[in-house]
Amino acid sequence: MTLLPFYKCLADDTRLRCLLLILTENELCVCELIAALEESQPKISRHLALLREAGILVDRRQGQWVFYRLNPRLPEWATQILSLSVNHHQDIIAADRKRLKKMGSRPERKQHCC
Amino acid sequence: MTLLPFYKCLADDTRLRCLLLILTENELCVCELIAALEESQPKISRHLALLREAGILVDRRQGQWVFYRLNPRLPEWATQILSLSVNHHQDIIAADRKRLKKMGSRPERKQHCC
DNA sequence: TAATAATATATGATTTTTCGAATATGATTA
DNA sequence: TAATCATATTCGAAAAATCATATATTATTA
Repeated sequence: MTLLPFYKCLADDTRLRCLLLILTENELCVCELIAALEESQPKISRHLALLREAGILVDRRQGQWVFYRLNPRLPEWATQILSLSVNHHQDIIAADRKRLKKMGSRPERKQHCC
Repeated sequence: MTLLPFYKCLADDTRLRCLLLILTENELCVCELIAALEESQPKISRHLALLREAGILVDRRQGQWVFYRLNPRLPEWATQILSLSVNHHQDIIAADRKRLKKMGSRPERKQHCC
């Protein structure tokens, strides 16, 4: 993970809000992000793919849903930068979090076995 | 200072190297950055202007030279993110620092009075 | 197996960013 | 004051990033 691609990932409004939301909620599926950000499905999906390809997020499929969370193998410096961001800028995702809370029929998280 | 414009500033190779160089050298003038990065004068000047307009850098004129340094009023979170970047990514500016050291006739810094 | 729901991808258009080249400004020196 | 050095700005072109729309894929359900 090098610095420039990392910052390029953070330099887009949609990606930044997805990231901050996922960091505060731990794990979110695509449809939840669509509802929270009020953006189109292909738009959200494409930006999540970029974040995954950059190594910042990882995904897991659970039935028809795909959940995204922070890559646990992210280097320390990257994790710290993301923590600083999310801790000092909750205002950016305040409206998104409200919409997420209001969203009906959110998919259940099933624990992975073992 | 909001998060998205801050990250947009860091999401360009020229600006990122200028920033990391200035952070490690404390203060640099335009001609030193031109020599270190081996880029054109208008290119360096324009990127420095963007960093200044974003509030990340401040400049001071000393005779014919203009020196750039980190804005001392930068919020804590921004300073911490920049520190993490420069501490873990010296490799990005290794070649630039070599060229800077080899540069002849670097302008003298005069202390501001008081 | 047909229909549906969630997600991913391809494509061409649009917007944003970056660039080089030319020129302008500001300070110093002859 | 003319010449020079360092820096800034303007502007149209080129490159990069983003977007909406249409379509494909994958899993579930009827």
